[in-house]
Amino acid sequence: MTDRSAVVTRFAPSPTGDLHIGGARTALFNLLYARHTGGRFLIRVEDTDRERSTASAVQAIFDGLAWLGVAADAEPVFQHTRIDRHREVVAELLAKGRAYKDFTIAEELEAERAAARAEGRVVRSAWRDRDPAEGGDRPFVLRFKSPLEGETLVDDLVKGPVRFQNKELDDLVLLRTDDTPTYNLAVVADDHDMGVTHVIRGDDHLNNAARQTLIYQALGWTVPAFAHIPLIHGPDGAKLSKRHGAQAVGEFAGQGYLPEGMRNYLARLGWGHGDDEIFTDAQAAEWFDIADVVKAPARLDWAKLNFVNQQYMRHADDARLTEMVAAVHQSRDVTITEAGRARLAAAIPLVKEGAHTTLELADLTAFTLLSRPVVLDEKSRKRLDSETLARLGRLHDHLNSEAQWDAPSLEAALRKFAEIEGVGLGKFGGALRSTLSGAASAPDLASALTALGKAESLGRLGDALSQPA
RNA sequence: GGUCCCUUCGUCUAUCGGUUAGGACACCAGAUUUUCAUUCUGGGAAGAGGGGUUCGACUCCCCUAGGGACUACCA
Repeated sequence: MTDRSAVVTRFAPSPTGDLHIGGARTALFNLLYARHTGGRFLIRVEDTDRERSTASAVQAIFDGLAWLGVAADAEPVFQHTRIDRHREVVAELLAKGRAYKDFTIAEELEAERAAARAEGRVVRSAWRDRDPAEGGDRPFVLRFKSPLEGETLVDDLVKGPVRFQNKELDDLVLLRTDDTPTYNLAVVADDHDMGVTHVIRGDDHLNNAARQTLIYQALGWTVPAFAHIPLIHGPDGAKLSKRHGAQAVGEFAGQGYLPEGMRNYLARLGWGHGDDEIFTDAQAAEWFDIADVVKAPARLDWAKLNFVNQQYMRHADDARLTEMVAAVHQSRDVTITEAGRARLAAAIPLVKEGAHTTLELADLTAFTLLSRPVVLDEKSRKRLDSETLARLGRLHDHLNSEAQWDAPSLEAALRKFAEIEGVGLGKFGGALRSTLSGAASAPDLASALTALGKAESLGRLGDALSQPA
């Protein structure tokens, strides 16, 4: 016998496409609530529609969840494998007189739908009260026999008590003509059998909750607690779609966001804990409560996502970032030699403070992978007049005599050189930058020199000196 | 059309009848600075509208407006 008091949550995606961030956030909330209560978090793939469900979509969802770091406490359940159980439940409903065979043909149904809409009422099948024997051997669906009177209360943990007049609730199809179960029947049966205590899902299901509640009651089952969380909208307030930049978690990964940054950002969308903005997974689990979930839909804000991700970039392990950034460079067809990789690794800790994403970090470190001689753009070339070149020649010798090749020492060396020359750093700083990184962006000079190393730095500087003016 | 949900700065949110309505991102200004960035300081910025209830409403109730979901033999 399982412990009835323990919380069991679940994420139940339908495998018809990629994992959207809305779904990812729903999964995260389910996980956090399970962690918060010491309960269990399960995953169930809602694939009763065999036509629309694809293996690649199932994989895409699992990949998305894995990347985000949202793992279930048990092997995922595939809804289509439970079809016999679903039929059994429908048979029980039929035996109890809470379901009926509906022989209505498509045209009749359509006419009834039009009539119902015109009269402002819900669709009702004529077969609700007819003798099924009259249907003969024609094809039929099995519908739930919804009560015509009274009201059904969905005591939602997020929205509060929501009342539905039963006459507004139509008779759901439970079993299709081909004897396969529909979503509304399958969720109820599966959530019950899996011992789900808290159904946390998108609020597009709030209306279904009433009808599902009726099915639970007809079966004499305990109705789980419902928590319908608002959807995530695009920056313009409209439903999130392709034109907003990204919607699948895989796209965010591709745009250089860290999974931990994504988790933090997503957790703050529709939920808050006082003034806390950046927090650990452990803190999120400790603080997360459905009672604190916001009722209104939240908009995706790229600027804030960037900020949050930047915070995580700073604390991310340098070796890991080097790995990720190297992959970005490779995807941009930049060849990375062994020496180049070392320069890249050296540059990462020096520039990562200013990067919001690994893509930006790749931009900031691109100068380390330039091949010699560094190509100068027009603006850089103009800076190198004869006076400046002469000065850079003396700087080359000055740096060559530098024994300590680290940022503090180089910083001091550059200032010393400026002092010797009797000019400000600005007099040759820009020119030196050009010889080191061309048109590519680079960090402050001391850091750039440090990342490149003595040999490469002096080599690039020398290249510029020997280039025809 | 019907049913249901939602509505605090541009955005994410705090407030759970009594606050100069707080924080964060973004934005603007200034400081730092060899580019960009970082960092620091300061600033502007909100209770959709209208009725109630109350000594007192962002907070409770009603109406309106504006968004959204559902209304499939999809999930």
